[in-house]
Amino acid sequence: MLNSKAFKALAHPVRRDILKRLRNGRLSAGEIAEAYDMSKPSLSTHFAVLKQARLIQSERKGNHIYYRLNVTVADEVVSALMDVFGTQKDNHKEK
Amino acid sequence: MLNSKAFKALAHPVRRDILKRLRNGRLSAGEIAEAYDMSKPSLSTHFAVLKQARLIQSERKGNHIYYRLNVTVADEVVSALMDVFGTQKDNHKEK
DNA sequence: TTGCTAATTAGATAATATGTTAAATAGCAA
DNA sequence: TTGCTATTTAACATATTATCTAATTAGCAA
Repeated sequence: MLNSKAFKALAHPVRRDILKRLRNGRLSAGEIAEAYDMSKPSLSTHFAVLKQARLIQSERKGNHIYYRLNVTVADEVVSALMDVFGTQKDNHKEK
Repeated sequence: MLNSKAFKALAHPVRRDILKRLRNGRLSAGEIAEAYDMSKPSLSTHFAVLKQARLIQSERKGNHIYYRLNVTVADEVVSALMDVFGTQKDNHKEK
């Protein structure tokens, strides 16, 4: 299942936090790493997990690598979770 | 965080599947176990993980133990996930 | 090329998760 | 009590995940 990796990726609090930081646009690996008291290779591993799950996408610009949220997959995962719980899905995009 | 355990619990496909089975009402441990090609102790461990995450609740009735979805926590987790992704939240309960 | 910065990959290790079989617990009924 | 059923807990093996330091790759500029 496509979503199986995504759910695993979401299991780690640091990875969920990284995704939150990407809600408002792209950030470089370094910009993200600054926020954590953790080695860069460890963060890099988290990026790789998120990328494998297709929750984020990367783009190199010079010698920075920018990450951004993959909104399409994010929406799919929300839907999948709602399906797990049988949550009522709502068509409106309001408020 | 309360939801951290829930996200971890959701990382395993069997556990997500168990939750789906509970969407339409309670089931006994044995009824659930029938559906999987896995030992009962393994399933029991999965129940324990879901219970610790408060995603399910249990109730003994005779010598059966019934599990049911904790809808309140399920809703909280959906909201938490939407928060992670910055998903637009919708107030309507329609369709 | 050399040097600098940004980031990843490699390799080791510790911690956590998953699954098994065997044993224990709990309820019910003869 | 004894025996039967349902389920969990214990003990343990193995697989996966998380983290670190050290090494490597990639881009850019003098």
